[in-house]
Amino acid sequence: MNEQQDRSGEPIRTAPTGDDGIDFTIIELFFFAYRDFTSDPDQILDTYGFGRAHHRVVHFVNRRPGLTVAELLEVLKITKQSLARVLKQLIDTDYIVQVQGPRDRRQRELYPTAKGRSLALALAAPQSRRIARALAEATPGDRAVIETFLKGMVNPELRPQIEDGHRQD
Amino acid sequence: MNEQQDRSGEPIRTAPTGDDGIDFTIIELFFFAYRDFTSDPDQILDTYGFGRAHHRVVHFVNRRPGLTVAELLEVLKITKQSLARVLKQLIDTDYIVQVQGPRDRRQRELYPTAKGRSLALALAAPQSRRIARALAEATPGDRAVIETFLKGMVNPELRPQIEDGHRQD
DNA sequence: AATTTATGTCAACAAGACTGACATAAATTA
DNA sequence: TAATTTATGTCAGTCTTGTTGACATAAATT
Repeated sequence: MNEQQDRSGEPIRTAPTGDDGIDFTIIELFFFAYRDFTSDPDQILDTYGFGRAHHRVVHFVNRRPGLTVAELLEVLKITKQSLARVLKQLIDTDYIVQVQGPRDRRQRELYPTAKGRSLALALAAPQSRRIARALAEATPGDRAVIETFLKGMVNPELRPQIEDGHRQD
Repeated sequence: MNEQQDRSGEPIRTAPTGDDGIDFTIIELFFFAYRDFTSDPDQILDTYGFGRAHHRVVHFVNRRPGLTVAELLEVLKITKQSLARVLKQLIDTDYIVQVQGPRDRRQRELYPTAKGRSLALALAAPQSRRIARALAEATPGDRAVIETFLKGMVNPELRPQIEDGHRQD
C-alpha cells in the first residue's frame, strides 16, 4: 500500500516485473490446469442433467463408501442445505443409497449403487487420462514430486483427512 | 456401462480397488489443492465486496495490461454479459481503466490503475506464499517438473496463449 | 452506402453456494 | 425417567456467477 493513487486513475501500462516476488507463472498455470481438468467431467454430467456438485458427491461416496452425511459435509466444506439438493437427486435416481448407521441409528451411511460406482468411474476416467498424458514424459520420481507439491498446497489441518489411510479405523 | 443394475439399489460397500486404473490420488489432491489455493484471495475479496470473478479480471488485466475486452473474454472463456457486471464495478471503483484502442477505436484496452495493480498483488501474495511453502523442499529441477505437469494438464490448443511470451506481438 | 465488428446493455434464467429457522428421531446426560 | 444434545432433513430466501437472446451504437471494412 504505497505506490497508490496520487490523483490516480492513470493506466499502468507495464506488466508486473517479478521484482515483487510473486509466482505468477504457477498461479496462472494452476488456474488453467484446474479449469480444463474440470471441463472433462462437466461435459459428461451435462448429459445426465447433473452439475459439478453432483460430481463431488458421487466421487467421495465412491471413494469412501459408508461415510456419513456429517463426514461428507466435512470433506466438501459446504452446508447441509447445499448438499441436500444434490444428494436427494442422486438418491432418487439410484446412484447413491442411504443405510441407517449400525452403531448410531441417527446416522445415514452413504454408499454408491452399481450405477453410482459406474458413473464415478466414467467421470474420473477422462481426468485420469489427462493426468496420464501430463505425466507421459515424467519419471516415477517426478510423480512423487508432483504429489508432494499438491499435498503441500493443501491446508495443513486437512492433510490427515486426505491421506490414503483415511479408510482404516 | 456394464456391471450395472440387476435389480440394483444394492449398496456397494467396498472402495474402488485401483484395478480400474484410475488415478484417484492425484484427482483428489488436485481438488483439495485448488480449493485451498483459491480460499486465500477469497477472504481478501470479501472485505472489498468482490468475488472470484473480480479476482480473475483484475489478475489478467494486471498480467497483460492493455488487452482488449475481446481478448479478456477469450482468456477467461466467459460471455461478455458475465464479464460486463464485474468489469463495470471494477471500472466504477477505479481499479481498472479503459483506453480507446489506438489502431482500432472500437476497441477498449484495459489497464490497471495503481489501485488495481496493488489489489492484484495483494491477492496474489498469499497464493504465491502457499506455492513457495509447497516448494520449500523442492529443487529447481522439481519446479520444472511441476510446471511441465501443470502445463500438460491444460488443453493443448490453449497452451500458446499461456506461454510467458504472450505479450510480445 | 451497406455490412461487419467491437463493445455495451437489458432481461430472464440456472447452478450452487449461503443464512436462518424449525422438525424429528435417536443418543446422551442429569 | 426427563431434559438436552446430536444427526439429519426441510422450507424459504439471498447472492454470485455463469448462461441465452435481443437489441443499440460507433467505427472499420467492403
